[in-house]
Amino acid sequence: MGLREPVILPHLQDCGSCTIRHRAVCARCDSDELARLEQMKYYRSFQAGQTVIWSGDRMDFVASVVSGIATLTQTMEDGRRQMVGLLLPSDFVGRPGRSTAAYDVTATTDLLMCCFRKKPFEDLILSTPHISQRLLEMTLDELDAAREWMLLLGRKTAREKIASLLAIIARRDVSLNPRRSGLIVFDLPLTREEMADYLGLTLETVSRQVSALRRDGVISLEGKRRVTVNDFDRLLEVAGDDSDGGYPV
Amino acid sequence: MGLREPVILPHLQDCGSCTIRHRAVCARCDSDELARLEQMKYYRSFQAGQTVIWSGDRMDFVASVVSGIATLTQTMEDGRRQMVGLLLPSDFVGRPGRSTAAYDVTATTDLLMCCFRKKPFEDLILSTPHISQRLLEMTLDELDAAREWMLLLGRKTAREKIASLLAIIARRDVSLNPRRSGLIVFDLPLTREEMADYLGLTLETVSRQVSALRRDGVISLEGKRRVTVNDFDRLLEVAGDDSDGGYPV
DNA sequence: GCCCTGCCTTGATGCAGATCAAATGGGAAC
DNA sequence: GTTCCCATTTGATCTGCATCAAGGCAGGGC
Repeated sequence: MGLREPVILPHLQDCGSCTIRHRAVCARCDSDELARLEQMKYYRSFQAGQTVIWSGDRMDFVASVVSGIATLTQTMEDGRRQMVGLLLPSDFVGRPGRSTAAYDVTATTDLLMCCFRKKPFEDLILSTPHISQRLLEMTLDELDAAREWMLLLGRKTAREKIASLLAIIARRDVSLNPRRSGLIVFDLPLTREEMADYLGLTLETVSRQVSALRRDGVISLEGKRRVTVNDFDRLLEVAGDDSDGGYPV
Repeated sequence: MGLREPVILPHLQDCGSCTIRHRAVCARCDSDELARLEQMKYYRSFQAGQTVIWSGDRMDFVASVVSGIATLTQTMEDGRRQMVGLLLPSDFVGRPGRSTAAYDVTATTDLLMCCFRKKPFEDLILSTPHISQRLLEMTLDELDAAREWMLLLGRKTAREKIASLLAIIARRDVSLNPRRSGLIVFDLPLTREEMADYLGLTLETVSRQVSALRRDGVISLEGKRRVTVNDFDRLLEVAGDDSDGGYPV
């Protein structure tokens, strides 16, 4: 599906430090590499709504999300916007070998990022193949997610789009906070407009289709943001996904 | 734009052999690695229309396109189809670390692929960091292309979509066959239906919009497939692209 | 020459979602 | 409490593209 399932390594919660180590390096730990990463890292924090970087700006760092949510969006001259990625904790942003940002990166919640200046990071990549292999895996996951999203954008109906997005968020939420009960409850991390930008819809259509899913009993709403998924299989069915709805690994 | 500009290395034409060396290895050549790749490669050819592999099938090889064009498509149970990638000569297909195909791969023209069994290829990657670095670059390019295509699918009109596709093909054609004259002429490598599957449209809409661009003088047609771009800047303008329409590198 | 087949074009109509517009409601500041 | 603000909902209408339905046309087999 469009949003990749974050790979939450089991020891993530135990480590208050920068998560890039877990995603990019820890899998094949080496204390020397870790030390070098540790040494060059620095933190940046942003408030909800703040822009991290504008498309086209010089970008002399790479980073990973420690906490909060950021979005990648593209904008046409006339203002039409399309979100092309959602950055969750442990996700990586920035492109070794490119010096300008290709997308607007915006904090949708308060955001903490762990950054590395690009040049030394690139040097580290050159000398430690583990890291580029890890980055390759992550990038391939993102590519799969982007292609899954292309199917959604090109061929799904508004109702299917909404159900797909809810299913993704629900699944991610379950993996982050394993359930006691059978019901899945979560807070939408996006406004209706942000959902629209992600799904290639207008905010009015998003609102209408969310209401329709509520009327049909697929979900329940508490306030505008808190969603209860009454029947996850039904949600997947509405989303038009394959039986498992899962992400091939 | 959606289709990445193929990186045509200058010596590509001079080498009749498998192109993966140029994309994945040659940039930082090492005769030993080349010899190992050379040793394990084998060729497979397909006729136009043939399916290379179905989504979900076991895929025990990776490959690069030597000649011809292949497509990556996803299909929903009810038959809705979305093309998510177009493979041109020198493009790579297959995913180290995954054992099943994620998409249908189909030859749209006669196709020759240079294949490597997955296991030994993965072993080679582990021992030669150059290759995973090269694969990372290629994958990042594909990711950018996929995200550009998300903007097209989510926010562009039918007319803009057609113009965008024509602009991409035209630009690729220019880079492959440098022009003598100012006019760009090429044969469409896709049927109307394939264009529709790529653009998230129906084939009727594709046909109508191509005709409209012809009526408006943006392009000329000779038969159904041969296209002349009368004014490339005008085409880019219709496509709704940024001034250069180019691909950030 | 003929017909057949696949691809493409063109026309008529319908509808999902966009657009325009107004109302609702909840939270924060006071 | 009241007011303001802004996200959201809801309603009315419009429209771009899909859908349904006929042709047209070029190439290949005979």
